[in-house]
Amino acid sequence: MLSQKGRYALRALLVLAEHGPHEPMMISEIAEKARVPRKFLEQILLDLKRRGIVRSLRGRQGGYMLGRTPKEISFADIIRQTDGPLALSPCVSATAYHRCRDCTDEASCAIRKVLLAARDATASVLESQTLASAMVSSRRSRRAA
Amino acid sequence: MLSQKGRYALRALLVLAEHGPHEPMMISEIAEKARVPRKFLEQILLDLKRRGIVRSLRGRQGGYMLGRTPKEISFADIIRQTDGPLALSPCVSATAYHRCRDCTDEASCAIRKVLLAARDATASVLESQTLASAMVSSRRSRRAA
DNA sequence: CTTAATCCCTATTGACTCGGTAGAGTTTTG
DNA sequence: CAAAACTCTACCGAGTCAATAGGGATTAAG
Repeated sequence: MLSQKGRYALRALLVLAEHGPHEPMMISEIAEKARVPRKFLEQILLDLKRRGIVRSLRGRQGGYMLGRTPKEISFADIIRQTDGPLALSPCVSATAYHRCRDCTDEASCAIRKVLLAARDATASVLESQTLASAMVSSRRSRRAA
Repeated sequence: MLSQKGRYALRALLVLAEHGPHEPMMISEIAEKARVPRKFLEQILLDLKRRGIVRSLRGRQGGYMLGRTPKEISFADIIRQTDGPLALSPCVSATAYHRCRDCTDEASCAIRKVLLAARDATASVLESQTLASAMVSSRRSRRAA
């Protein structure tokens, strides 16, 4: 399961993407539109900024904007930052690989083979879906309603 | 990421499966072979028993055995029991569905669509892989070594 | 029928994480 | 300089994780 922080991040970034990638938007406005507690959102955005997913402008007239185009920000990027690796075990993680503490033979581990297949399946979905593709899909739904 | 408990459960069940599905095996023997702390394993097995994944015999000469054939115990069954739903959000869980607390319109939620695709991808791997298929794969590796 | 071996169950523990709040500091603009 | 905005660190209560502990219940054997 995603953490609450992860869900908040996804919502906030979608709000930023809809707003237009290059105008800064104030934390309080993002918080309101994405329905995220204001001070908690501050921390989340700060985190996303360290990874280049968003950029900020300080001082009066400041705010946040996306750090890349919506097409270049995948769900995997976001979730990895807020909730850690997609993999079910460190030994099959692409971004945070390390041997399991008590593993005796990684190459022959039957469990690892399955978890690797699971990771690949999950990652192929989450890496292909981006803020841009999600925007299209939500616009389509709104038009249908 | 899987919890330590989840990894222990997978290892213990694989040990049970290799041992032969119908002879009972003592907790301490399973603990040793699967390299799991004995008392912690007790709790794990008790849990798995409540879900019918294993069965037990009490008293002297007692022990644990699989509750179904290895072919009928999938990785998804095990992981769901030890670590909860496979889904990244309750609103896309097959086994523990409930609406997100702060969701306004589930049908049009762009995030949900992506998480649903991710869940389906993960589940299709973990539901198709079983103790039986893992045993075959680990035997193959041992032969190759 | 007693005893030893085994599983069954609940409580406790220390470390850590989660979700959130608080408040002072820094930077920019009017 | 003052107001408005982001930045950073600390803190908090509740819960989870990974065990450990220690009886209780059940069964087989002698």
